[in-house]
Amino acid sequence: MSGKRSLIRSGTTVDQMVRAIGDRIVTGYLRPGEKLDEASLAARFDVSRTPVREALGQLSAMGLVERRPNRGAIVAVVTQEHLASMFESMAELEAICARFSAERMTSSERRGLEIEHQASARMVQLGAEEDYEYFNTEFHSRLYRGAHNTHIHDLTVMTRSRLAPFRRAQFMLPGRLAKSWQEHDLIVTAIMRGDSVAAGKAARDHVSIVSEASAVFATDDRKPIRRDVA
Amino acid sequence: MSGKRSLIRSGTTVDQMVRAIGDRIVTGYLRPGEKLDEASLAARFDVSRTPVREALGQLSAMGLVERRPNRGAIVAVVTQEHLASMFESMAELEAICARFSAERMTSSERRGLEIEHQASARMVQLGAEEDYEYFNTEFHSRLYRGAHNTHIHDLTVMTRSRLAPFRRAQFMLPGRLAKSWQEHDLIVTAIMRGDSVAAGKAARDHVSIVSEASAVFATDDRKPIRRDVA
DNA sequence: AAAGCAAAAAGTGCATGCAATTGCCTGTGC
DNA sequence: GCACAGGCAATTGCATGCACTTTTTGCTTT
Repeated sequence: MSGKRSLIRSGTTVDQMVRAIGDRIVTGYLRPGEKLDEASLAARFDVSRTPVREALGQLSAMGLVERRPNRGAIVAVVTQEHLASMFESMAELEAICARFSAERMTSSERRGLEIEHQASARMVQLGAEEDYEYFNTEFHSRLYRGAHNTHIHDLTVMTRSRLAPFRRAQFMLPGRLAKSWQEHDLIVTAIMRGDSVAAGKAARDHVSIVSEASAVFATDDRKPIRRDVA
Repeated sequence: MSGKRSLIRSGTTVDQMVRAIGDRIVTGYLRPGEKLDEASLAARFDVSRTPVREALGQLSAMGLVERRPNRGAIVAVVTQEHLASMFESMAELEAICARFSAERMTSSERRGLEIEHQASARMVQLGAEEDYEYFNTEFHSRLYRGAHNTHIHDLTVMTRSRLAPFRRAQFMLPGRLAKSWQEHDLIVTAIMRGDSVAAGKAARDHVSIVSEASAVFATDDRKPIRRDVA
């Protein structure tokens, strides 16, 4: 390789590219529909086209990019319908995680969830959206891990990343923070009681509400597609 | 490219390789743990190493192969624990599909399911395992499609392929055919009634039973790993 | 001026080559 | 006889080059 690939994490070059490009898609820095030019990406990250190509292939297998033979790759475009199907799936997956968590979390996991959840209440009072988002992510991760099922965990995390670009703006909605916390509270309470049915239902409702909030932004996001690569 | 890559389906070479290698893994022709040598695979399919590498990358992203940097790729080895988690996930996913199917299938989809299901009864009488397996696959596919949720459909199909190597031998168990049919019957009946709760439960139970049957073979499969590539 | 066509430009797909890493094998010291 | 170091063969990882496909551009024709 010619230069140094600074500031990116370790692993093989291909792995780094998968993460680098994947992050930019998930965080919305690369917009759905945006063209992913192999040469430009290679130049941008100072590697040859080969690892870029492999990375695009893997991202395509993950559903983050779309590849038309001989016609290049673009950031995956999701239709309203597919978006809805992903949110619905997400609700079901979270419901499963919550249900299993209520049944299977160890007492230390339960304690951790409760503590973290209470800590996040402070972020709500402060209206610290950025910080709350951190706690929110952590909260859901705990739920996924608490299900003690690696495959469900993987499916859920995967679906969540694909939805990420459409969920980011949700906390801009006024009062969303407090509402989210209350919904989390329902889930936590049910899990602490070991009430799997209630936990599942609360988690499903939680996602459904997020879904509705996000749908607004999904439609709005349709307009701007162009932007410099990476 | 040097020669002709006969009898494989169309698409780019990489796609063909993904399917070719993926099929061999899913059908159990390549066993978990088996080493996937890039050069050998390239020679076997008469292509260069590049498309093989890309294919392995994608299969790795799908979870069908494992890749250790600089140490080559092997067919993904699943632990008993992970296998159990996949079966459990499968049960939940099928339950969701059945539940949604009960609520959403069009009348023509319901009719199709019923007809196909009745047709498969004949295979049971004849003890035609191969043929029944075809109907079985078709039955489940109808369930996944009937959910009218593309993402759940994708997740389910994906999970099902990863489980395929462990499910193949199940119908060898005596009386399994008839039992499977009866379980299908419960699902169909519930769907025809539009009883989503019953459909979900029946589907979950169905997978659980298959899971138990397969677990036996999973452990037995542990011994032989070596076999000629492709 | 619009439509059609052809040639060029751009970009993807694959093959090949070389550097780098790993695992094995041999040889030496204890 | 065993452990470890060094070197060698095998294999992976990446870069580069060329062929083929698609898209664009500029000209011709109506």
